Amino acid sequence: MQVSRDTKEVFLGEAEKLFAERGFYGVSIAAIADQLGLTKQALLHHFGTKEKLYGAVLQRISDDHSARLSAAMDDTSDPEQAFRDYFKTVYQESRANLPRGLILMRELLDNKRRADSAGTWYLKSYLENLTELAARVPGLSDLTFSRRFTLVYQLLGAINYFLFSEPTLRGIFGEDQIEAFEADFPMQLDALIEGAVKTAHH
Amino acid sequence: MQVSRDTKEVFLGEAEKLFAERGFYGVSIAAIADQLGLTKQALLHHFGTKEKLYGAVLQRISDDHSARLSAAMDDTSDPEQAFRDYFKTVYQESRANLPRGLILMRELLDNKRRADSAGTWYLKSYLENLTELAARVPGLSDLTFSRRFTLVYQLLGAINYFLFSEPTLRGIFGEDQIEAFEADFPMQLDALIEGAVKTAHH
DNA sequence: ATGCATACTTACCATATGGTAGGGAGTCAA
DNA sequence: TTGACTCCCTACCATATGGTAAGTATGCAT
Repeated sequence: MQVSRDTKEVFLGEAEKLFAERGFYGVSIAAIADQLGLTKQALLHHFGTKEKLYGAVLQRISDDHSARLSAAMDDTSDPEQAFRDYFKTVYQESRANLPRGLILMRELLDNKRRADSAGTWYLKSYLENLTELAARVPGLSDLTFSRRFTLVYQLLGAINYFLFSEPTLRGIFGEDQIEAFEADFPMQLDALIEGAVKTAHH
Repeated sequence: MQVSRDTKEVFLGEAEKLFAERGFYGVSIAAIADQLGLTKQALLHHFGTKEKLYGAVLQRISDDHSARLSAAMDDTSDPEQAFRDYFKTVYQESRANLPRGLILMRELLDNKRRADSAGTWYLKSYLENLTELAARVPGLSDLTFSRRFTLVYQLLGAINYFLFSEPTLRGIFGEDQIEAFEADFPMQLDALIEGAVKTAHH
């Protein structure tokens, strides 16, 4: 029981890493199992099918994100600050745990075929909550749901796109430039949000 | 000979679409060939291997972008307007030709294999030119190269991330909401840029 | 000790995959 | 007509894949 939970967790972690690197189709369950020195049947014992394993990986990530967001939403002191801080948190967390973001990104691209997968409705409430968080910000409260949503999504995109491009950008611009980019990114992001909040006023 | 070129082009087009939808591993060469009513051996006859076909697809996209890039930099009338218009153009162009953007996106994620591929050098000059375009904008001219770059990249991310998420968002929120999002996106994007330009002043 | 669930294993299988070998039909030049 | 070349096909193959079946070992509760 205890051992099982451990193994399952390790499986999830390894699967997360590999799915992030190569995508769903690029990884065989045998490859994942090999990583722990087990056979693919051990994996199937825990997860049933490859799809379910993938779903579990997705679910774990979704849960994590939702937890962090609801923490942000509990902060009712200063809505605008909470809003801005949240995106900073997203940046830092995603940066610290790139595979998870990569998987979500891939999921966004692949989702057509696996439309019923575990992550979708999670994603929905996540995005709705995030849009709700924006609604509390004085400058943004007047906007329609749709406008708020697009804004929120633009900010998510600004963050994620940069993070996932980082290895490529490193290859293009070199280590020194990348460090400068990384150093400037959070400030520039905050400026972007500040501008968005201010500009929306009218 | 002439017939061959045609077939090859059609192959490239179909491969582009499928690779965009399912990724490299998600598509079999047989599936691509089926789309034209040919066998996979016909495909292999033209391209040798699956990898080479994929490379050819990538190359074609790169060539196309490169060709269009030169024209984009020639508008010197009103820098800020040119800057803002350009992103609107990016949005519209990418929107009109989604598969290509999707493939490039996947390439960003699969940076391992692509490390030496055709697109990188083009991407570099493209991004440098774009950053240069930002430098002409009064409000942004004071920023360091690094700050301008991150800003530009944030805007690119805001656009692309949304575009590539569209199918997924459609699945989550339904057709009606999506239409509202699409209608609002350009305006919200312009607001975002406006805010960025204004805020950067100090 | 027995029964039973958990955590794996080996053995096996049907299918899909990328790729090779070689042939046939058509075109074109000599 | 012949020979070479292009385009595409059928036949075939080695390998990898997800998944099933059936077993073994271990711990745990009764």
